[in-house]
Amino acid sequence: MHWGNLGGQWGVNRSVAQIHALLYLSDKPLHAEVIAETLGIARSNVSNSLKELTGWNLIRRVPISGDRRDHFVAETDLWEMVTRIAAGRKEREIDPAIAALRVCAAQAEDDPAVGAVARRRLKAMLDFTQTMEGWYAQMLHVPHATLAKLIRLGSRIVRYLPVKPEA
Amino acid sequence: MHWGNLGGQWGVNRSVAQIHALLYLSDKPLHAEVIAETLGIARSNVSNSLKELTGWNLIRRVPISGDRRDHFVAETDLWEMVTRIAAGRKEREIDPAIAALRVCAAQAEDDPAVGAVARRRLKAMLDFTQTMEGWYAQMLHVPHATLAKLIRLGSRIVRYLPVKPEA
DNA sequence: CTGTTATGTCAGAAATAACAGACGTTCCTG
DNA sequence: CAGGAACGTCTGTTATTTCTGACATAACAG
Repeated sequence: MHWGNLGGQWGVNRSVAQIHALLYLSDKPLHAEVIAETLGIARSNVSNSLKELTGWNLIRRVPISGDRRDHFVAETDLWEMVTRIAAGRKEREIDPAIAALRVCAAQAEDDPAVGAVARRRLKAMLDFTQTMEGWYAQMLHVPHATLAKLIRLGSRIVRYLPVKPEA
Repeated sequence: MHWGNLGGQWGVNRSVAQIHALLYLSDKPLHAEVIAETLGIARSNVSNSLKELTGWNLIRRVPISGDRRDHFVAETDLWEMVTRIAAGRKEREIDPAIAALRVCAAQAEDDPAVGAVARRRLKAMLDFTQTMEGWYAQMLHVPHATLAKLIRLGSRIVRYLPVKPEA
């Protein structure tokens, strides 16, 4: 239930988040009808939600021999889970946003009606976003175990920095 | 406009995001009425949105001498901006979620009706979340300039780590 | 081929969120 | 103290999202 509500605040609808939570906690693959009655929502809703979760790569179909129904399991590795969510959000939202920002910044460059300050801020935003995007792209290729170590290091990471790297 | 739409997908309503964008690009403090007519929305809506943005610490009131109206400016340092957004989201959403998760995990511990797998997964989720929370808390105290260096390093950071840090 | 079971699709109902306009309050001015 | 200006709040309306139930399609069994 909590997972469902939380989802709502992040632009994921409640049913989708609830189904995800249910599958995450389930020790065996579930099919649509069981999910629908467990959560008390319509099967059609489950069907659509499962499709969305599949689109995010957070669940996958598993065949159960002797049962025609589609069964689903959730990815249970949490690092993998956040990686996939991040990948989805980036692709659907961040990338188009950067593209739009690039267009804005370029147009502002030529438009005398746009003040110097606005131009500068657009540029700053674009630079920042692109820096973050680059960081993300690189971190994506770091193995999860290494990432976990980095995270656990916390701010002690700073100690290992070369002194004043490239000023 | 783009900023506004993007906001919608992240649980921030359009007006709020649009006003934020407008203030971010403006070179001078603006008051409610100017914002309302610029964006074509009702002043009451602007009033509420300004309150919300203030609650997130993304804008602040600045007094203009000889003018009774409240004028607002946005935080323009992008590092500061993301820090504040992160702080707000954590406080309002992540912290309650962790609290709920803790309760769930604790109850599951004593409840024989909860399977071993579900118990284990709840525990894993809680551990993961707490690890991330700890990391966030530490990173919060790292100066922006240092953070920026870390980000620009990207995955090259791995090179500087002591080999196999604490296994 | 026919009946059965599962899944997908769609239109409209229900719920929720966003918004505008009216009203009330406060604060300032003369 | 009266008048005016800015701001906040509240209520009803509009728009959007979410969800459901009915129907359509596909896969399979006998």
